[in-house]
Amino acid sequence: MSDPSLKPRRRPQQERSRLLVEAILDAAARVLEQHGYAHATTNRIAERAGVSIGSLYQYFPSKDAILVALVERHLAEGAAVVGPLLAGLDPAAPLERTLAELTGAMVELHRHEPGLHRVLVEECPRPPELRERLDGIFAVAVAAVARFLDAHPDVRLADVDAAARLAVQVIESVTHQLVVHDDGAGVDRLTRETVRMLALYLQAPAED
Amino acid sequence: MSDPSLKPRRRPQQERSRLLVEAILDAAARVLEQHGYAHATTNRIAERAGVSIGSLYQYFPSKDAILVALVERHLAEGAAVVGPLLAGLDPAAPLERTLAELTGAMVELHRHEPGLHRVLVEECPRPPELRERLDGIFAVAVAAVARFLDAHPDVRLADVDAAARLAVQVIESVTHQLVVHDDGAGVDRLTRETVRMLALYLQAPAED
Amino acid sequence: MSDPSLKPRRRPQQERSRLLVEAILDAAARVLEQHGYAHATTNRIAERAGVSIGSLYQYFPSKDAILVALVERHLAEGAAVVGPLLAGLDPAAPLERTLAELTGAMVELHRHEPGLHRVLVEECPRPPELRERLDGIFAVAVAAVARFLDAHPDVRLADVDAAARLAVQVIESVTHQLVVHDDGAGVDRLTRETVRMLALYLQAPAED
Amino acid sequence: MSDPSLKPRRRPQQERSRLLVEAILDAAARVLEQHGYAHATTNRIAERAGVSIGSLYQYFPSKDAILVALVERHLAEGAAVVGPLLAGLDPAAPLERTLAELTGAMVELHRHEPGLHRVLVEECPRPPELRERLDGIFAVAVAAVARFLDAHPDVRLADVDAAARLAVQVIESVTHQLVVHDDGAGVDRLTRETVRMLALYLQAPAED
DNA sequence: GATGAATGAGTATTCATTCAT
DNA sequence: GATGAATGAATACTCATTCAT
Repeated sequence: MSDPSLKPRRRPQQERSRLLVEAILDAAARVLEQHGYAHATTNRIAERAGVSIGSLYQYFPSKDAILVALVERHLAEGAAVVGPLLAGLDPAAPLERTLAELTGAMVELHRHEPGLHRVLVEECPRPPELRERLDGIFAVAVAAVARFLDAHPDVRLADVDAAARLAVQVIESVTHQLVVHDDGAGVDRLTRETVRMLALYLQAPAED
Repeated sequence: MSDPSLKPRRRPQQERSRLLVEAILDAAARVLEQHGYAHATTNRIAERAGVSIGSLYQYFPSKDAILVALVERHLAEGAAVVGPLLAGLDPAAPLERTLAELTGAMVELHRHEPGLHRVLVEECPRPPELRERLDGIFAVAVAAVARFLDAHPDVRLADVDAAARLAVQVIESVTHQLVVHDDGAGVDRLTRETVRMLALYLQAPAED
Repeated sequence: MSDPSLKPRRRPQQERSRLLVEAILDAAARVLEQHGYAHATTNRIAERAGVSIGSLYQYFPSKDAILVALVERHLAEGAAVVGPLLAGLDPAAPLERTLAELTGAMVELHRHEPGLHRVLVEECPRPPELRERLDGIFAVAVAAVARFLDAHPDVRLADVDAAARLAVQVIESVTHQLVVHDDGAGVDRLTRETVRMLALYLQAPAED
Repeated sequence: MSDPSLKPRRRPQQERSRLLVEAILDAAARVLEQHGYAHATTNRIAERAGVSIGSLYQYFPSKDAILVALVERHLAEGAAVVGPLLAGLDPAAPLERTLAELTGAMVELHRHEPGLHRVLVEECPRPPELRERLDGIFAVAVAAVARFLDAHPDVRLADVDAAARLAVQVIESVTHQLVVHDDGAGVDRLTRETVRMLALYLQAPAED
């Protein structure tokens, strides 16, 4: 029951098409960054991509479909980096190092194109479909972290699920916040403190 | 040099006017919640408020001015609750209790109108003015918390400023996240864990 | 279950509005006549009506809605002329005179704006709604004529219903044909012959 | 001075080409029937024909050229059936039988693909060229019928030309009407009555 | 000849904002 | 002050047609 006007029109299977789609998404990213969602017109995006407006609509049935695809691409990039990390979470490794890796990866992921991310996060309409997608990813990450914590010898938490959820959310929120308030200097300091905080919390002796 | 088109046109000094402004803001809240920012038209808001579009523009010079006023109202509510708490932070009080109070107050604040807050947080363009305003409030809160931590006997942090910033941000982000993903049951659990995490972190022995 | 995008948006109850709607319909008629359906753009119609495009859309939700309204107006004019005639069909009156009156009225009705009628008849999409409306009018006319024939002393037809249907259709088709092929000269001659033909047919002695 | 963009681009002399043209016309017929003229896009027609849009334009220089060709095909079918009938009109034959043959042939011709004919008759723009073509055919038919009536012993009309024109038009209009309002049962009855009416009219004693 | 990706002029429609009443 | 009809710039999107492969 997903809105067909948000799905890409044709799977770009040929190399040529894939390049076109990429060009459109790149252009969309830059136009969004510059003009904000409201003034990011489809014609402007097409022009920026060096593509006719007609071609744009050959691949995307609507403006919002471009947006969704852009977010999807961002998510895919994220999955490519964080996915393996989550899959390879090793309970034998020191907790703090693992946390540092996860957090570092996330921060790295958002360091490029902070302006775009701001627009994506703050201004773009989120069709329910996209919202579910985001929630799904969140849930997957929480599950992986929970499993990891469960198996980790240094972790003695009463409520592992809540802890996992909190950890994932803290990492995500700190990451986004850093993007938006990119006062440069603070990034490393804040990243380090975040990791320390999570490590302390997750390794704390169980409450009695 | 603040944009005049974002300020309410007249201080509603007369009772009647104040009611009108409230009615418009209430209507805007409900329309935003239902239709999202992009489809929240001024005409719809006026209609919902039982006010002519002309009257609406008597009080608000632009659509975004309504948005800003709505956020301001939310901030004012927050300031009324959290402001005194921040002003009265007592280094003699147990750290965890203080954190619980702050977090609890924030959660309480967002429990009403979660749908509205989602739109406000996720979809609404933030005019620079509003962004500064939000940043300002954030800075004030961070400063107050930093002062509190500095004076608190149980706190032995190397980087109090970073810690304060992290603490404030975690509270804010958890709060908003809870609002957006209101799966009811988890709220209390997650709130408690958040407080515990912060307490552990802030009271941790200094690194050497 | 009628398509809302084809109905006028607001009943023009105030004099001012009625004039506006009339102006738009007049403009639409002239633009259709000049440019044909395909090139009759809403902007052109609005401009011709001396009205902003926004105002046009305040009264008509879509281009086709204007078209439908135009046809409706034509039908209303027709009803105003032919309706009383049908209602007042007098079986005591000479058959041929009655037929002449009906045919004459129809011809008269189409003599103005033949160009418009050509476009309306030949080029315009007919939403099912409009088609039903036309069929309904046709049926009403047939019923009235059938009643008239039934009661007329000079009529001795075996199949009055078929005859009525044929008569109405012949009058309508001749009328439209005359409009389209307006070679001027022929109109009166053809009208007269049509009446004669129908009179002969309807008054013919019954078949045995 | 006929518009070159309305003529088929190449006489399909090769078998393969002729099949392609036929396939396109068949597809056009079905698409027109389903979607109406306005929404019958060339791409849809090509797709339905199992032909690339490029190939379609190899045979037809424009969308309207397809339409014209489609009507031409219909006219050719008609000419094949009605042409011989008109050519062989025999003044020695009973008038009513001749009329029945003509009418019957026309009805038969339109019984297939009524939906297509509706669109063709009601919604399709008629380029001047096509209009002339239709008028020409009409004129030829009228001339043949006039000659026939002139020579027929039972016909004593004062204005044979007007009568011929009326007769041809009545047959054509009844035919089309029957197609559009195909309530099945009525077809035969109405056909018979039409023939009877025309016979009575054409054989009527001259007015003095 | 066939293909179908690419083109881009052209159009319907929306919605923030104004202003005559 | 209140009203809501009028405004029109701005924009998403279509579809007949071309042309490189």
